[in-house]
Amino acid sequence: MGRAPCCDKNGLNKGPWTPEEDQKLIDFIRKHGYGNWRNLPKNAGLQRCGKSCRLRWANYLRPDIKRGRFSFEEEETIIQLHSILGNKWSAIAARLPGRTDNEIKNYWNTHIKKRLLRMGIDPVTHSPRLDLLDLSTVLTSSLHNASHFNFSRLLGMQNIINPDLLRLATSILSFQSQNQGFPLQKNVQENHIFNDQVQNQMPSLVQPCQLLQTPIQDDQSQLMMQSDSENFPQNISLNEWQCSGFLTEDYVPTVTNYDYYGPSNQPIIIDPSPSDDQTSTFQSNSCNTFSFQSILSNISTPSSSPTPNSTYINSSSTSHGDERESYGNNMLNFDMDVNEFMQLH
DNA sequence: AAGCACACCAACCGCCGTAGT
DNA sequence: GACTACGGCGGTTGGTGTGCT
Repeated sequence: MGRAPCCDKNGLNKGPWTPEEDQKLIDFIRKHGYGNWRNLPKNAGLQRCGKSCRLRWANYLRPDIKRGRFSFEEEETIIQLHSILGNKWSAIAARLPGRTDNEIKNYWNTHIKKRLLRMGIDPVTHSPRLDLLDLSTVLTSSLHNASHFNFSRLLGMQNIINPDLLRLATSILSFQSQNQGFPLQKNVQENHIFNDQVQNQMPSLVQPCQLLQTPIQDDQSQLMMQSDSENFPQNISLNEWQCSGFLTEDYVPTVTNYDYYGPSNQPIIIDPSPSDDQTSTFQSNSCNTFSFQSILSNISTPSSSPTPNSTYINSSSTSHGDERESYGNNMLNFDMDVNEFMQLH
């Protein structure tokens, strides 16, 4: 025999809360506190399920909830934490005072996720999306018949293709040629598995975020170097790809380099040239060198977002003229370049 | 003005780990 | 130990508002 049911769902209210219901819940919790959600509705005179009361309190009525737009700092923090924690909204919310997991989840799904996609960044892995160019298909087929793959043709497209993407593609290709069967990254878990494989196969490359001079010696990479030794890294390694720029400082959101708030008239892609900048402490989830200090500093930064609203608000504070949406627009330019590339070939 | 499409978000749904019976 | 509710969490839905044609 188990516990008695928490509530008889028959006859209970559902849907949006009324101001009267909110007031009852607030008054009751002010007097008695919360804790036993099962009995709370009955004691508070509410025709609601305890679960519904808990959600309403946690997501809306709590006095310490910060409402209004997410500040720039908050958004950066969310992106960084999501790259580490994934969809652990409660864990992310715990690091954003005044924000609820539901609010963060909604904001992620409606704003951040779309922006990352527009920028060609996979919102799950926080890595660049090769499928934008469908290069994965090109590269995969090339691996099966590498001798027929026209590198020079691909390299000749630098004026059309985003150079970062092209460089990433070539680096992947060079790695794949050394590690046949290596799957393109699909999700974080696979990435971890992949890292294990890398550590096993290339122990000299596992020092996080350290540029290692490991020459590529296979035919493909030699061909690549011959084709354009100036514009492409001659000793690109997976470690370099993951930790020193291709996936992190260039593409993955960082405090210092994730320049998607940049001037709208500037290219959104950041200069991919190798940087010795050691101030960027954030790395992808594949590199366990993330500094939480940056996040903590962000959290401690007072938000600039306004916090109006009453306790009963079903009206949206949405501003459809979100000027920050524009920072992904440059990616559209890139999309157009991709289309041109596809038409040409 | 009407109709449609899209964006936003509060609330619900279902699952899971924990704990009471 | 088995059963089952509770509390919490993440995913999804549906109502509402806004913009465009």
